[in-house]
Parts: sequence; structure tokens; C-alpha cells
Amino acid sequence: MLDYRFIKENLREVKENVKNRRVDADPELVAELYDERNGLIHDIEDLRKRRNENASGMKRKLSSDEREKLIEEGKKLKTRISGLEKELEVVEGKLYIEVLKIPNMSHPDAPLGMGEEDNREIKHWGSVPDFDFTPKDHVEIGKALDIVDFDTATKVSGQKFYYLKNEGVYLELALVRYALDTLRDEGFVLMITPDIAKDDIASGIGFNPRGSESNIYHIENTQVCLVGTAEITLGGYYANSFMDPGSLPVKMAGLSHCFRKEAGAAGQFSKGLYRVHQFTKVEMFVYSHPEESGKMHEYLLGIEEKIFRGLKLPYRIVDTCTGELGGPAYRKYDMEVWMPCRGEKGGWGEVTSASNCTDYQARRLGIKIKEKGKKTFVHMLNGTAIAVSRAIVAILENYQQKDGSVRIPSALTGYTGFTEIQPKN
RNA sequence: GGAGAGAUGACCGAGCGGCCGAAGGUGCACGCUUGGAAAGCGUGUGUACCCCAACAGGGUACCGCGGGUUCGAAUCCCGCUCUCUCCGCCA
Repeated sequence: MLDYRFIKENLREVKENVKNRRVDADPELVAELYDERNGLIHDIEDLRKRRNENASGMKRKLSSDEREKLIEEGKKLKTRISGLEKELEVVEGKLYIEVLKIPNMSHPDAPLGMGEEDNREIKHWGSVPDFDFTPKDHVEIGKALDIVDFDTATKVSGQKFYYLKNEGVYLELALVRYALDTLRDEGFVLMITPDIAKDDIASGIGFNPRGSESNIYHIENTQVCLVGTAEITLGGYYANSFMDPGSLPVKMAGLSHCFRKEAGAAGQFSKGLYRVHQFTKVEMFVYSHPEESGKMHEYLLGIEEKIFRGLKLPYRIVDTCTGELGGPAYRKYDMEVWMPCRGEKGGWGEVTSASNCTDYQARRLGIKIKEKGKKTFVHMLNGTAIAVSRAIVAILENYQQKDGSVRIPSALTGYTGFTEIQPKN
């Protein structure tokens, strides 16, 4: 969330940003509710002050007349206070709902735009494979190699679930190990995180755990949800605490399952493993000093590039346009890998993203540092190291061979124990 | 899941319904002292929000969380959560 006062004092910029972000939010309403709230707080505090004075007037010995008068006065104050308190509660409730709709501000260099086509490519690496045969898509390959089973998963769990089988299992584990080892070498603290988180942590990160438009599964009759990403549990790690400024940056890598409802997402671009309800991911998370977050953002992107260069998969990086940034990100880089069977003649498919959320999440979660007596919110960043299901899409499609087999990227063979996967009969 | 014990500031630990934002101690910061250090002495040391140009000043709230009783609650009553111990179950 943004700071109330910031919204009020920068109303024009915030409104402009809301428009650029393609978000349904009303900064003006926030400013009005904020004023209303402050007025009520002012009145309440004034009355409470009088209540306290009235009460302390009864500490000494009094005639029963005086006593009676003070009690009467106290009762009146009590009624008025509780009336205003109820009003305040209503106003604060509305204010909170409204402020949460307001997205983070945007980096001045983030491209203005409404949709994917407005993302700006800032670099690319590798070359798109040139097949001397007609490449098959990963669904077909997975079936032929007997390493992915969608049909049975649909029967057992529903659409957009899958079983990984045989070498597919090792492929997932290899990707996970590869990512974790890379991050360990970068000084990240490795973690396996809970797959369930409390609603208020999830919403602090910027995920709405309830409601029809929510992308995450809420568990009925509880106040918890299945995590959509380890970003939630890693970002909640220091919730409501002060961090030691000397300890920053804190770099964490979290391995978790990710659960997403993906309601309504369908079509050729989300077929197979590309868009599923459950996948495994290694997530990077950084708590940064506010002055360093821009640098840390580049650093996270650098690691993502390193991981995919290691896999020798051709990719491009896009600077995500304002309309695609979502709520918490100040700036976001997406990494897209070439997927030969995406669309008619292949296309770029998102495999990772790195976001600098500045203090947007930290404010809601209450994560601060104290420096020279001044309190500020930390900056929080996240980036994907490996989203396993999408990495598998990319590997299967890019590393397929004419005979139907799939080679394993050399960076992974030490973990898989095999160098290629042959079709089964 | 069952039984019991507890929850107070960075930490330990007092606290009779009004004199408690909270004794005392430890720690920490600054100063004095010292050739330097330790000890000693002195001063200070929470968070959130509101007013305000203000990290100056003023105000309100906060003693696990939420309600209630009362003119007045850290103190009384109710509910919840969490922690610890024991039992059960269990990968």
C-alpha cells in the first residue's frame, strides 16, 4: 500500500499513475476518506482528553454533589466517544479497502502502455533454434517420452494438473538443484517454505486471498490460503519487525509449490504445462536498503540471465509496461524464453520475472529499519530463479531432436544422471 | 485432539481499579572520570497515529488479541490466539 499522506499530497501524480496502470482505484476518494478519518480522530482524541481530565478529577475527596456531577459528565463523554468510535471504524474500514486498490508508483523509465505489446525489449541472448524437421509441442513430446501425464491428472485432480513421471521427475529435481546451487553460490539463504500462508500475509504481499477475481486458493473456514508463490512466505518472514540495517541486503531463496486458480485463462497460449494450477518454483527474495533497491533489481535480473544462459535457452528481457505491472511492482523485468511451438511459428513465453516493489509491501507488512533515529520501510524485491513447469516447456521444445528424443542441457546432466530422454513405445 | 501453566518495554522482572507509559535491574547511547581500558558517577533510552514547516513541541492510544463492567482498567469479567509441560495420534 501507499502512504495515506503521500496520496493526499501527490494526488495528481497518483491519479495519473492509476490511469497508466490500468487499475480500478480512486485516489480522490482515498484523500477524502483520509480527511474524514483525521477529523474523527481529532474529535475523539479531544473527547478522550476531557474524559481523562474528568476521571482524574475524582481522585480526591469530593462532596457527593460534586461527585455526582463528575459521574454524569463522564457518562455523557463515554456515550459521545463510543458513538464517534463506531463512525471512525466505518470510515477506516472504507479507507483501507480503497487504499489497497491503489497500485505502487511506477519507475519513470517503465514504458507507458496498456498491454503486452507495449513492453519494451531491453536485451536478448542466444539464437532461436532452426529445426530441420517439424518440431512438436511439449505436450506431444511429454506424452511420447512418457514423462508428463495430463489425462490421468485431469481425471484425478481436474484440468490443468499433471503428473510428472519417470525422467520428468528427475528433470524437475535437477532444475531445482541447479537453481538452488546457483543461489547458494550467490550467498542466498536457502529455504523450503510453507505452502500455506495466512490471509493477511498474502494480502500484504499484494495477493487478494478472497473474492472471485482472486488467483489463489483460499481454504474454506480458515484464514489461510495456498501460496501462489514463495514470495508470500519469504516476504512475510520479517512481517511486523524492525530489521538491522547492517544486515541488509537479506537474500533468501525459497523452494515451494505454487497454487493458482487461473480462472478463465485458456487458449493456445496456456496449453499444457504453460499455465497450470500447481507447479514448483525456486523464488529469490531480497530485503534491501531503500537506496540500493534499483541496484538489487538489476542483480536479480542478472542471476535469472545466468541461470538461463547456463541452460542455453534463447531469451529476451522486457521492461514491463505500466499497464502490466499489477499492484505492488514499481518496476518489473520479465524474461521470455523462445518456445518453438508457441502460436503458429513459435514465440516468446514468460519464464521468470523480477520485480522491485520498493516499500509498497513493506508498509503493509510493517517491515522497517531505524537509522539515525529515523524510521523507514525496507524495500522488497522478488524474482523467479526457476519456475519448473515453464522451464520444462522450454527445454522439451528447444532440445527436441529429429528422432523424437530430447537432450538434457549440460548444466543439468550432473543432477539428472542422464543426458537425453528417449521416446517410449 | 485432551489436561495444566503462562503471556508486561531490546531483555529480565514488579505491579492494591485512580498517584502506571508503567518500579527495579540488565543492555544500549551520550557525557564525566582515565595515559588507555574496566569499574564508578550522571543523563537519556518503545511503537503507532493526529496537530505542526519541524527527527522542536503538544495530544491520543497501546502492558498477547478482541469484547464487556466502570466516571476511570495492565489491574475485575467473558471469548480467542500463542508459548511451555504432560497425554493421545502421527510422516
